Amino acid sequence: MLSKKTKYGLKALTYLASQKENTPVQIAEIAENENISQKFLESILLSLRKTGFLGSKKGKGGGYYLIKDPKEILMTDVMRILEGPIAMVPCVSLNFYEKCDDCPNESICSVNKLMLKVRDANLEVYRNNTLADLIM
Amino acid sequence: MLSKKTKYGLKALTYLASQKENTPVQIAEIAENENISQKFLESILLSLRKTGFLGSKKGKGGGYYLIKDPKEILMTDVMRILEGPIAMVPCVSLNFYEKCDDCPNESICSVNKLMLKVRDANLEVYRNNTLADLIM
DNA sequence: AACTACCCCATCAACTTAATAGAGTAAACA
DNA sequence: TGTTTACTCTATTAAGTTGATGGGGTAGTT
Repeated sequence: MLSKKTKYGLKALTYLASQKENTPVQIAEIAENENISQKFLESILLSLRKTGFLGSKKGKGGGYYLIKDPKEILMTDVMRILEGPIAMVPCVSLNFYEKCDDCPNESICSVNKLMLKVRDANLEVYRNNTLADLIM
Repeated sequence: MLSKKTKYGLKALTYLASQKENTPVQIAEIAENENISQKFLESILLSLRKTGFLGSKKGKGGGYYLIKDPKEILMTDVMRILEGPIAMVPCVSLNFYEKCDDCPNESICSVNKLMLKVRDANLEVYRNNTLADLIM
């Protein structure tokens, strides 16, 4: 299941990318338009700023704005920041690899075998979609 | 993240499919060989029996066994039983559709748009893999 | 200097997961 | 017919995560 964090994050990014001018947009405006808890959205936008997707401006007329061109923002990167690993098990994760504690041998593990294919299918989608592709 | 329930269920199914003869295998044997909590595995196998994947035999020499040919057991069906919806959001789910409470219009929702593609990619994998494909 | 909006901390209820225990029931075999 | 074996069911529990909220502080703009 997709977390609300990711859902809200994607909606906020899309909202920002849909602006005609790339001027700062207030949290309150995004939250209201997208039906998001303002406080929760604050923390999400903050993490997107810290990871280099957004810039922020304080004071009157402040808010958040996109730093990069939406075409340059890959879903792989966004998903990893918001949702975490793309793989469904750590033993097939590219960026968050970990050995399964209960599995003695990955090379003969049926779960590993299936989840590798699932990971690749998901990566294919996320790599081929940018923020620009989400705008209606 | 893949739940342990699904992970254990897949391992148990694979274990059964790997047997030379399709005679009943005791829960304890599967649990020991696959490093699974026996009690937890019990409930998983029970649900797989109730949904028509496994048969069971009581008494001495009893246990669980596959009802169908591994080639006929699609991952789509197994995943839906064990893990639940394949879609990451209910509004793109084929078998568990639900409208998102916070989203006024699916047709202009960026999350919906992206998750449709993800769902299709995952379905493609699950539809093209059977239990037979997981055996090493 | 005042206002605005970002920023951070702590708290909290609700839910889910994974594991475990204990008792009950049905089938097989001597 | 009775005992063994193993499946079946209910209930409980600890731990972790999620999503939401409140309060207060800080920094930049006008």
